[in-house]
Amino acid sequence: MSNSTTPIKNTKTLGTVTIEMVAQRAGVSLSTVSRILNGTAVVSESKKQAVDKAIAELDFVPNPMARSLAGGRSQSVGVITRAIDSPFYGAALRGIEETLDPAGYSALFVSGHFDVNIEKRCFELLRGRRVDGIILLTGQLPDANLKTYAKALPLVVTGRTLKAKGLVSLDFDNFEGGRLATEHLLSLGHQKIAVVTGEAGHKDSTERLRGHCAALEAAGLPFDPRLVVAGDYLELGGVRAVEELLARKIPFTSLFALNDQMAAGAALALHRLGKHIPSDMSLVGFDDLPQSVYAAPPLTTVRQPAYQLGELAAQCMIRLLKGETPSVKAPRPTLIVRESTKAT
Amino acid sequence: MSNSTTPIKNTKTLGTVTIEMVAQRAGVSLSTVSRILNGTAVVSESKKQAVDKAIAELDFVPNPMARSLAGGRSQSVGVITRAIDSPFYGAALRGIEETLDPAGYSALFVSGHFDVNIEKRCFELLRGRRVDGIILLTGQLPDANLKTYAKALPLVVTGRTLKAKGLVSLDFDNFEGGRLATEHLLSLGHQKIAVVTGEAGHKDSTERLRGHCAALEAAGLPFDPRLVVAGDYLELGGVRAVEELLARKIPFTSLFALNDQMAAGAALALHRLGKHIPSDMSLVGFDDLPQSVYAAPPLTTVRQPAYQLGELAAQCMIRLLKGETPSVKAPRPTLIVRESTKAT
DNA sequence: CTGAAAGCGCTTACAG
DNA sequence: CTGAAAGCGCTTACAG
Repeated sequence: MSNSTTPIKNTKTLGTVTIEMVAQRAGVSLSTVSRILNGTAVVSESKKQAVDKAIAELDFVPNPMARSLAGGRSQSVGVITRAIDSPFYGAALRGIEETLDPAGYSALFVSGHFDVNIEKRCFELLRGRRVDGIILLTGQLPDANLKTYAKALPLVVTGRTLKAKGLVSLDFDNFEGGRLATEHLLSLGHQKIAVVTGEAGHKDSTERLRGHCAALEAAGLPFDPRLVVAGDYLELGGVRAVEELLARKIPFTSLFALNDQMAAGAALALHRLGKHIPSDMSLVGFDDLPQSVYAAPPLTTVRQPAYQLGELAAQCMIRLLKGETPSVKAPRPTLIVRESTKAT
Repeated sequence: MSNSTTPIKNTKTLGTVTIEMVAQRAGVSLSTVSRILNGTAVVSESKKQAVDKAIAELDFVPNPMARSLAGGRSQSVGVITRAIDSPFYGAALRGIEETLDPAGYSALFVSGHFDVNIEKRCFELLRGRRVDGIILLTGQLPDANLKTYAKALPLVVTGRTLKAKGLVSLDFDNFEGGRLATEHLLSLGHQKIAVVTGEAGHKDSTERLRGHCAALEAAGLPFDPRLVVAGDYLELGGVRAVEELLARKIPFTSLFALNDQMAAGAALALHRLGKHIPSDMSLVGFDDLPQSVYAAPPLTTVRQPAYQLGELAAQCMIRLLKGETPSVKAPRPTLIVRESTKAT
């Protein structure tokens, strides 16, 4: 044998091109290749070109695991959402993915199920995965926990206002959204406006309701608590709400569902009862889900720009990761008038 | 100074508990801890207990990066989907997440946008991230490419039938689904059935249409091509199809939309024209999207169990990763009769 | 501007 | 059953 002392490379490594091979081919040191890869130091143009050429020829792709282990960063950010298939947050996830990707970060999506304990487990899981930062989309975790987590790694949270180092919060003005919806109904001459709320204790819902009341008050109209029924943010809640409201026998000409899913349920219940929207009843939702444009009739609603929210959250994260202190203003609610509302 | 030669640990490492610290505390070697962690060898019970205790006391969590680098596995699997917020695949993603997680794998979701080039880029990205396997949900990539990829790492693909080593395919019987829908309409006495298809060249769509024709033929009824219009699998296609069909002035009493999104669009168009579903027109969809139960009226459709599909795909992947050769039968289509169809 | 070397935190033959 | 040691593929002080 010509060379019995040649060390036998681990078989796993076969076919894998490493930074060392690039260095050898380019005739420079391993460190130089690394520096060029990371733009971490000024390197002479000639070497840079040689390295770039070698990288291209070998079709070299850095191993992120090695990179993470050595550099202490994983180039990934954890995203805790209610559920990976949430109808509302879907667009937000896409917004996050599409802004993280060009920045060289991967998103790790996990479902928190809007449950404090599961969310805690998600944080542990993600920290175990060594993500560089975490985005929490409207979770249930108390502020105190969040502040603690923010000490360990960059955090951006939506759906609340919270100040702390290493943490940026992106709130949404649900109050204003609620106000907008009711103002619209009032402008159409509706005086008796029923409301289906979200889950009890859900801040978004109580804020939207406050906005509703504020609009009423501004118009000099009384708020009648018998016209509000507790929902669940799901379609079924909308169905039940209509039944309940009708059973109460208190007249109303319009219904404000505090989210689109409940509006869809309400539309179905009304449809079954032979009530025509908007001739017999005006209906307003909240969120502007993708499918709401194609509801029959298309739903008038308050738009919460989910995609943009995700985009913003990701941008904040990227800046936090750079050591900057981003200050952003969250997107504003806007009223989208379609065909489910009509003047009395 | 008492000990000027103590090596200074990398600052990154502060606060991180390593396998070495566990070993020291438990009074065993590093290798033993690793073996216990991985169940990779039989270890005496006493040592195992000591190690477990140390792990608990130190709150040790293995570093997945180091693990991957040393072990050659990343404990993650890439999932290429049309879009992270696809209404149909949402449930499939959840199914994948929920079965991968207990098996110790993380899912890396990326959007392929049903585009050959983007899907290729996704494969590169995921391989760059060193995923252990890839699940492709109904992509556009040709079979040949898939077979090539399967040589490099385990692959499970849905929406086609393909045999190759290291690859398992999970097809769905779209033909049967199409047959079921039309058979239902026929059983209600409908003879004139219009059809809105999906994007041209989309295999799912052509299969569903074939099923439709087969049902017609079995009933001894002619297939009238003037009753089919080309759609796009989006709501807008459903809207346009209704307009187009009506413009053709060929009578029909029912409409089979080859997916639920188009059915929603068709329902809207019919609603605007004052046509009542199902009194004036019966409507059948395909997929059974979550929101279809709450359409007004609730949509009769062919159910494609997305969650279960994701679950199965993930199970196959886990078995492939174990070196097994899973053989599975894909879930069957089922007809879900709701309120959008009615006897003539 | 550039190398040699240590180190990131694990896994896994190898040799008892 | 168990250790010592090499190695996974990088990054980053350290020293020119």
